[in-house]
Amino acid sequence: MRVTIKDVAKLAQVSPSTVSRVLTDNPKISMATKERVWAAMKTLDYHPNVTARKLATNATRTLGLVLPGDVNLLAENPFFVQALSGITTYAREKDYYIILTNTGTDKDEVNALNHLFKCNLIDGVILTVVREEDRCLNFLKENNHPFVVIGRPEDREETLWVDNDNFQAMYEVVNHIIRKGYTDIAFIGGSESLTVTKNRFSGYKMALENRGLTLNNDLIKEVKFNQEAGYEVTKELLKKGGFDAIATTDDLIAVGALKALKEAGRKDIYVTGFNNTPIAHYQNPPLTTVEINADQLGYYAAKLLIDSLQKKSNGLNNYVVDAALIKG
Amino acid sequence: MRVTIKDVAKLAQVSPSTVSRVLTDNPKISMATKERVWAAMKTLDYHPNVTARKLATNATRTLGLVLPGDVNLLAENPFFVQALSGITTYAREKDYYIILTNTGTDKDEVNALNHLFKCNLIDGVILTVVREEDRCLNFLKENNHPFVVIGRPEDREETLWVDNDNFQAMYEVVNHIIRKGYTDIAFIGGSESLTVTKNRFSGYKMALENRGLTLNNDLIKEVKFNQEAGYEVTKELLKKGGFDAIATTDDLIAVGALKALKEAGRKDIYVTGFNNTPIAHYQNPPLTTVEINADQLGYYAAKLLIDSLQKKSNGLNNYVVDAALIKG
DNA sequence: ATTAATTATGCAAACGGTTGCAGAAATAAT
DNA sequence: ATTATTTCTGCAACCGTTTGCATAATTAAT
Repeated sequence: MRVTIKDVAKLAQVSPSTVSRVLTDNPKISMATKERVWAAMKTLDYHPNVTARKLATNATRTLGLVLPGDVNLLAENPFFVQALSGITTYAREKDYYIILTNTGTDKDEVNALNHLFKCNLIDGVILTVVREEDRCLNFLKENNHPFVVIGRPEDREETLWVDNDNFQAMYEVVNHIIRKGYTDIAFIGGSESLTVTKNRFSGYKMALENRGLTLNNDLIKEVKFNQEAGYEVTKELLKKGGFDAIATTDDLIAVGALKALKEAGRKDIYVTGFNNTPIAHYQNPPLTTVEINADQLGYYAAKLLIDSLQKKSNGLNNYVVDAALIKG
Repeated sequence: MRVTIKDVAKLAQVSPSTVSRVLTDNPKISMATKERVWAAMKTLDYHPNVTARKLATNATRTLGLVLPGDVNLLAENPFFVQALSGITTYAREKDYYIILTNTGTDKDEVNALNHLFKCNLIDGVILTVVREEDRCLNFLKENNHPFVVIGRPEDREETLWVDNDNFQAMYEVVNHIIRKGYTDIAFIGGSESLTVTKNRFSGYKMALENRGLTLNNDLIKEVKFNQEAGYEVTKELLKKGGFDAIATTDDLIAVGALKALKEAGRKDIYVTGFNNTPIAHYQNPPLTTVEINADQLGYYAAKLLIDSLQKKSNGLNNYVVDAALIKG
């Protein structure tokens, strides 16, 4: 039924071992037999059984990807799917496979990973969201499982990571706001425990300091990564007032903020987003935001991990992908 | 290093075969030994090697999913990621795995599938986009590879499929438009070769007929599934005029149309979308659209395929998932 | 108590590859 | 022509499961 290595061997009049060595392009095989074997493979339309190979080599050539269980988050924020696209692109270049799971709750995530590794389903994993004291991260470290994170981990020396320069990007955003003439700039960030939020906050802070503006703690808020949260917190901010612009760490939050401002008739307050989501363009006027090139983040994350698994690492343990300010 | 079935066997003082049978809950094993083996598995934290099992059983318990190569399409239309979410949810329930590829060009798609099947990487595949005379579909049929399609295939008897009742949904949309008092309703559909477009068009046609309105071929347009296309074609339509509403087959197209109308100062023309994407809500006023419950489509697609692979099919070869009119 | 029927377990081959080691074939050195 | 090298190929064990068949253990029947 299925064409196996033995069939090829028979046709090419060599042993299965030789065919195997031809497959892996072993230099010890003479050109003559290589060509004979290649011809046989071609006429039989032979495709090596990846499962058998996995078992023999104890390498799955597969990476795991754990998506957040929350569909809405996935649907609204193109980051994940863009990253996914970059990941699969590099994986395909290197003949690696991507296996996908989602999780109900956060707690499941460690279980899911444990299962994938223990059952020999994956060689490594790509984490798309990192928080401080991340359970997944700790689990992976403790068990010596290869992984790469998209986002900046605490321990930047030992782990593989890719990220934007979030500090720099937010620094530029806030500078842009200041150049536009605004001076009292509020900050609405996603969950504080996310490294990403911390870095963007630092950029915000630095920009203010460099321009001699003082930080006002009343104008600094932390919320969830969605529209409602942005809407609610902006309504709160409006009660106290004292700001003429808002820098947010996500377009969704920004859109929520805009809604609140519109309802309050405060078209004078300037708002910026982050992540260059499609919604940003549909605002009127379009939102100023930041393109983070999520597909490149995914691509380089896959590269870092796969190269390291193949011991073909070039020594770098991280890539910083350029972000671009998109003036709305 | 790795805990294998032999280690468990040794500890439980049985043979590896017995352990294997305990794993699959074979009724021939006595309760006493089952418990002994379970205990051993627990103390050793044993996880069966899925790769080895795949090789022995010649079943991968893995489904393939081929995503369109176009990142923007993926990012802007939440359909894919929602379907993906539904798919992984059911897969996880049944201990199935999902492996993902993307394609550069359409032509690659058959190659990608061929590779996945021939290399024994997957047992079946889920198609998310179906066109008439679909090459993938033909390839799968010819090679007798198990698959399910999201969308309505030509051959509805022999293949597994899930879909919304696109006819019915569009019928309701157009009825809704008519009830609002509009009478000259244009139709902008995505690519005609997509079955989805054909069905929605039929619903449009039927609604007009039932209300005694005549179909005007000048008002029927076919474009690509994106914003620009909607924008351009609407500008064209406006030149001729003769309509007071537009029914589109996708929110992206609708948003493009709205933009063109706005530029032309024609706020009087009513527009509807499809797919209930996030952008729909951010329109002002919100777009009337259709929620197609893509995650359920994914869930039932996975169910249909997995159940059939496991010979646990309930006889049905399709599910029709309810769509809901979202009045903007 | 012996045999028959039933139930529970083990043996060993198979799944389709990879790879260390040994040895054959080809080439180079004497 | 013989031996020493080098280059190429095959043998056989192994990766960690599953499963048909045989047999040991248990229970039922005589």
